[in-house]
Amino acid sequence: MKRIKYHAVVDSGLLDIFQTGIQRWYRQEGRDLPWRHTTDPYHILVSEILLHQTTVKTVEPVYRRFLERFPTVTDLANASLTEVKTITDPLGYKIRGQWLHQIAQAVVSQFSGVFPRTLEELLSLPGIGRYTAGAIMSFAFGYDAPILDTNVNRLIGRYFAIDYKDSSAETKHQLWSIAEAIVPSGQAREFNNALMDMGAMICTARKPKCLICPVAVGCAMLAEQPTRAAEERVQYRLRTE
DNA sequence: AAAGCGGGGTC
DNA sequence: GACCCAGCTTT
Repeated sequence: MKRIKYHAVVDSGLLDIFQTGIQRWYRQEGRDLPWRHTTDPYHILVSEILLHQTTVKTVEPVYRRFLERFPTVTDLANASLTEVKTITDPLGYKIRGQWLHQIAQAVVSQFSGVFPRTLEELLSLPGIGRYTAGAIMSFAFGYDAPILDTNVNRLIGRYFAIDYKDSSAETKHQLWSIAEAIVPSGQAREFNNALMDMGAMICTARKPKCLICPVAVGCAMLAEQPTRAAEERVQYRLRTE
């Protein structure tokens, strides 16, 4: 079965500015966060689920508490749902405690305690969508997998002149396609972290800090002719797979 | 495509 | 009071 899809081809000059600027900035200004000291997929999973629509500052203490109480995926699988929820419910979106519990039990029973290493398998687990699957693939396993969270969505949308608030399938596909196209080979772990820090610290939702932005020179938001910018920045070409 | 889930923070 | 936060599932 042959499927036809479009994939993004980004202007090489703009891509170089973007990748180089962001990586250099990240090595200097990037945040030091607890889940960046590990590549354990279980730890990455816990951090990502807790971070759904929840600020880093709020999650940090809960993340530490959670892993202190449930150090391994087996510990979590054997725990009671009630105790799990005691830790996670105060964050809101209370279904997340159940998701983590179910995922842990699935990893133990269906995957023999070995964390799945493919997007397809990860996506089959409750509470793991396209973003979280990409995060585990890149942060835990180091694969060249793209991510698109609210930070990256906004950053890429602004830089490449895409209406990132539009929820249509076409727009979402374009943004994912760009997120995939810009990952530097073999460097997804660092690059994806850099993208999120840029979105969280520079390209913020309100009052973005364009004056100190390392990629402002290439950004469509600051371009002189924004209406023409889009088609000159990214092309979409057919791909058969 | 849009609603629902949610506590906590900012402006 | 409106908007935002390392999203996902259901309708």
